[in-house]
Amino acid sequence: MKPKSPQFYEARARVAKAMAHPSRLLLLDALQEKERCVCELTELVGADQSTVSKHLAILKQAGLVEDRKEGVMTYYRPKVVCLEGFWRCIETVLKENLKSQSAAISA
Amino acid sequence: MKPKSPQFYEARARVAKAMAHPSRLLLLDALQEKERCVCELTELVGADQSTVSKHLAILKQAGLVEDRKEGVMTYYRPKVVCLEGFWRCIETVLKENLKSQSAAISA
DNA sequence: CCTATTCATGGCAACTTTGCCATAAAGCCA
DNA sequence: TGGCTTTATGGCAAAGTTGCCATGAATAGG
Repeated sequence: MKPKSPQFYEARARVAKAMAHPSRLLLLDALQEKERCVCELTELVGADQSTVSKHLAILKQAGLVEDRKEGVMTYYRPKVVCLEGFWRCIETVLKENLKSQSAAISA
Repeated sequence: MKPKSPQFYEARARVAKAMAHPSRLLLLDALQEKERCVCELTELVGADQSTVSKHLAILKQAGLVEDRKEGVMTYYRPKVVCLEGFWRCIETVLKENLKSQSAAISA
């Protein structure tokens, strides 16, 4: 393995950290489908508007979403197509882990 | 979008959190190549052995790696193949973001 | 203009994560 | 057995994250 700089892994960690919260994963999932305003996303998440606004700022800062202002509204949309496939892969693997575990228990 | 339970996103967040640290990303990257013992990984990361051991426990708990004891050594190896492709995709997108940003600045 | 709506930000307390130290458990070998 | 190596765990202080409140800025509509 070619050794990579600490900065390299810090850059990756910034992206992973942005994903490391249930509400932000819900936001990413909701945006996958279509562009939405903060008011709609606030409704969806069920937290304070200021909390959701901060979550969105974190996702934007990580480069995972982008925004567009229209009058008094801000619409957010995904900027990255990597997430769906990643989670599909992760969930397949974790499900198989569970299966072989429970097989091992009942054996 | 079919609404998903909080538990669904918490499960995803557990995986994302495990990835959300530069040292753990370095560990995952090093293991991608081949199985390694804790002593070698400790060397690589350059932190205290107990710190590395805890990082590895977090990765194992998330289902991203598994371990195998051989005498006094513990060898860790990846359990998931989703990471390389995911990071390649993320890095491509972020690099393009940078490019269009600097184009916008110089324009 | 005044008010309502939408969104972002500062502040702060509660909680979580991190990393080192000390220490313990377990295998190896003389 | 005794000492050495390898790994895991408890403890704790420092640092980071989270969420709500209060508030501010900007637009839209009477």
